Formats: sequence, C-alpha cells, structure tokens
Amino acid sequence: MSKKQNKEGLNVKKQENFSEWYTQVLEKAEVVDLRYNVKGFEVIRPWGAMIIEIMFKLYEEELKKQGHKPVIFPTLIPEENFKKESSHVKGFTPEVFWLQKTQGDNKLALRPTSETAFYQMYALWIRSHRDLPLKLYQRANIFRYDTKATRPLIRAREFHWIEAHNCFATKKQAESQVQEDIGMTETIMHQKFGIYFLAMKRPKWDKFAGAEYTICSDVLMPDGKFIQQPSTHLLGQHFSKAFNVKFKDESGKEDYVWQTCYGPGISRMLASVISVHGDDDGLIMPFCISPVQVIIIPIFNKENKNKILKEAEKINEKIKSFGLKTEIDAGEKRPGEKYHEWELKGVPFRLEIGERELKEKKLTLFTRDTKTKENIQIKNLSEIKKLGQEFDERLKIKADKFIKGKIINCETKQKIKDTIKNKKIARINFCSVDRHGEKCAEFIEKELGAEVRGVLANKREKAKGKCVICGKTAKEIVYVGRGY
RNA sequence: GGGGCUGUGGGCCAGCUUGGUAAGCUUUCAGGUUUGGGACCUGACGACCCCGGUUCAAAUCCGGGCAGCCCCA
Repeated sequence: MSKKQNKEGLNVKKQENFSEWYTQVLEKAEVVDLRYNVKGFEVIRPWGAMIIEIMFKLYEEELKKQGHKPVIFPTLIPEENFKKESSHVKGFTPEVFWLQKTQGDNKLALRPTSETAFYQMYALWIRSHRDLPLKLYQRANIFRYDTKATRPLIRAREFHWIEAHNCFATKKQAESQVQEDIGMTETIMHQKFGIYFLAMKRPKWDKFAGAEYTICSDVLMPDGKFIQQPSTHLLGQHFSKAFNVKFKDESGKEDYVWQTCYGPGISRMLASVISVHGDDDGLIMPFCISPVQVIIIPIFNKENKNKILKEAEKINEKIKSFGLKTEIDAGEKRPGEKYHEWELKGVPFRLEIGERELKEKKLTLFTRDTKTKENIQIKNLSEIKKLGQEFDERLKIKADKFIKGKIINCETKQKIKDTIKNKKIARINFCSVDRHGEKCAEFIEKELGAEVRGVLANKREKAKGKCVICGKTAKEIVYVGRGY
C-alpha cells in the first residue's frame, strides 16, 4: 500500500467496487463507526447524527404541514398485541427481539414496528367521527432480527425512522392518504434530498403483514440493486377490527375505522443519499441537509494569522446572518489537508480566505460537486443561498439520469437474466401479482436471481401478450430487479 | 439459510506454511520547523477477537464461539 493510500482518503473508486467504497466512505467521513460489537447495529457519529437530525426535521415539518401530530410510544410491545392480527404476527414474529424479562405470561418485544402499540390506544382515543381523521407520527428506533446479510444503514437490525399511523372514516379517505404519502416521498426524498424513486405497488405475497396493499418507493443504488425506501400501506379495517377501533358516524351508526401507515426510514434514506450522490473523493451532501453548508478555510502564517482569522470571523457572521450553517476551520493543519477532509465529508461549499482575498476584497469559492473554484465578491455573499439551491438541483438532475436507460423490456427469461447481470431493471409481461403469480415470482428468484418488485403504483400499464415465465395471459407489467 | 475469505496498537497491514524477542506505514501525544491542494525533523504512547485443547513453549497448530467482508439463495 502506498503512502498516499494510507492517508484518510478513499482508496477505491465508486464505479469499480461500490461495496468497498460504501464501507470506506461511511467510516472515513465519520458517518458511522462500524466497530460496535453487535451484529447489524452501528454507532452513528456526530457528522452522521447531525445529518440524520436535519433529515428528520425536514420530514417532520412536512408531516405536520399535512396535518400529522407527533406522539411518543413505548419501545416495548407485549406479545398479546402481536397476536391480535394474524398475518401481522406471522410476518413479524421471526424477526422480533424478545426480552428475557417478561410481564406475567406475556413475552415482551422490542418493537419491530408499532401498529400493535398504537392501535390499542386508538381504540381508547377514537369514539366519534369528530375524532377523525386521526393522523399521528412518531420518531423512533425499531428492531428487526433480519436474517439476511446486514449492511450498515442499508440493512441494519436497528433503524431510525418515522412511522405515521392514520385513521379515517372511509376507505376513500384512507386511499387518498396513501397518495398523500407518496407525494410526501416525492416532496422530501426526491425534491429535497435528490433521490429518484419508482413508486411500486408490491405483489400480493410481498405486501406488509396485515395490509390490503403496500406501495413502496424503490431506489436504484449504484450497484444496480433496489433499496426499499418509504412505504405506505393501506391497512383497511384489518387492524381496526383486531383492535376494536370503532367510531360513530353522523347518523349514530358504528363502524371500524379505515387505516393507513407510512414509514420513512431516515437512517436508510441516508444510505441512499450517500450512495447516490457521493463520488471518489467522498460524500456529497445536498445543501439542504449538510450540517455545514459553507466551510471557511483561513490561510495564514505566523505574521498574518490574527488578521486573517478576524476577517474569517466577519465572513462567518455575515453568512450566518443569511440563515446558513457555516463554520471556520481555524486549526493548525495545512490548508490542503483541510480541503481533503471537508471534501470527504461532502460539504457543498468552501470559502478560502488568505492574503490574496483580503487584498482584492473577494473570496475563493470551491464547489464540491463540480470541483470548480471561482471568485466571489464579499458584498455578494448572499448569493450563496441561491447557489445552494442550484447545487441541490444539479444533484437531483444527475441522480435522475442514473435510471435513464436502465429499464429494459424483456421478452425472454434469458433476457431477464442478462438484464439483471448488467445491473439493470427488467420490465416484463407477467401473469398476475395476486396469488396465482407467486410461483412465477419464485422461479424468477431462484433461477434468475432477482425479485418481482411490483407494478407502477400511479400509472396503469396495460400488459399485452403472455407471461414471460409461465406463458399464460399476462395481466400485468412488472418490474424485476435485484434487491438489498 | 448455504458457501468462501478474514480477525495483530486508533487506522492499513507483515509475520502463520516450518510454534521460540511481533516488523513497517499511518494516526495520536510532546517539541521544533512550516502553512495557497494530504509538509518535514526528533522523541514517546500503543496490539496478537474470545473460550478451550495440544505443547517445555501458541499470533502461529486443533476445536468451539463471536464479529466483519464477499458470493450464492
């Protein structure tokens, strides 16, 4: 290993070895520390935690805007709650972490998700149509004993998410909530964080345990694998019947509420932000979620140190006054080393201030994604806010392009196989996403090494012809890819 | 779930075949010198994943465990 490679920078290229790149960038940019000694659990370090905090905030602001209120539920759920909804208990029991301490005959679980905690309380809180709609969310960590290989942030056994649990008087209202949820994923994850997704209605055999249907946002990672991001579920009345969540309508008639739930996984979303935007020099944080939006690097020597630092402080205050997150790196390291560190951390803009800048009353501005340096007049510093928006727009456009040309229509099994091998997505005629298609899906998993991710949620695509797998009449067009 | 590989100072790793004083680079700390793209000099701190077995003697061989990575399902 050469001297250069021993330094703190990355020594693999994202394109050549994504797995290794991902692990390195997580640790070297100090997002997480992977040395914690429980499988599937990682320590999130300050840089990562600050990013996650901002992501939570943006998401929660949007939830509140859409009429949700926050709530905080206990981490423990008694076994009897799980058992109330039969498919839920079947789906989640294998993944539950059970506690050794029990409550009478009741085993206690670390929540893998909180439907069964929320809804017994909803039964107490909801009496009348006046109590509806009820839209609550919580910020929570949840625990799932995933039996697949774990990957930091991508597939962890603890993750940090938001879960929203909503109740309505009618199915129609519940269905429009599902649409609102997809819209929220678009507004926050795509428009703000720059992560492009396909809204996929999952096949019947792959829906959330206890739901009528599930719509997920599938994000394509640089290695050609899908990662499931926020999903929204139409729970219908399955849970409300199980937990006896009833209301009286205007005419005094009693009915079970219609429910939905929505789960944006923030830690997992961070995995996508890192993977989608990052490059061979490290992270590239979107301006709107970077804990430091502008890093100021003073360039000084013994003689002019005080003068330069004082000037840097002035600039810092000025940028702060525009409502931006900024910091001065006044340490004794040489400028070059500071440049590398902050580029590794993905800070969008760097301002350099030294003797030269002082003389000419301008600053040198480096932009992380384009790696360009330009001069900016001190009096024009307020422009940085606008530059930040342009920065995020560029990231988004670049990320959107990634999926272009990746969706391949496949008419034969061999072509599906080749498409998957080429890290692309197969779009195929498929017999059916209800029970009858499951055998074909199993074939695809076993023989072709990929998963049926579902049908497009918001675009009715008509299939013509035969199912590529079994040859029966195709009812649907489905998307097939590898998944995490 | 199946297979493969790996585990040595904070980080990257050599040593393991053939058992016998654990090497190097980097980081960190102290001092000096320096500061416009990963500087240099001097000195110091710091390690064999865990449990058991074989042996006069185990980083090394054997068994088990734990953790990580990769491939497959």
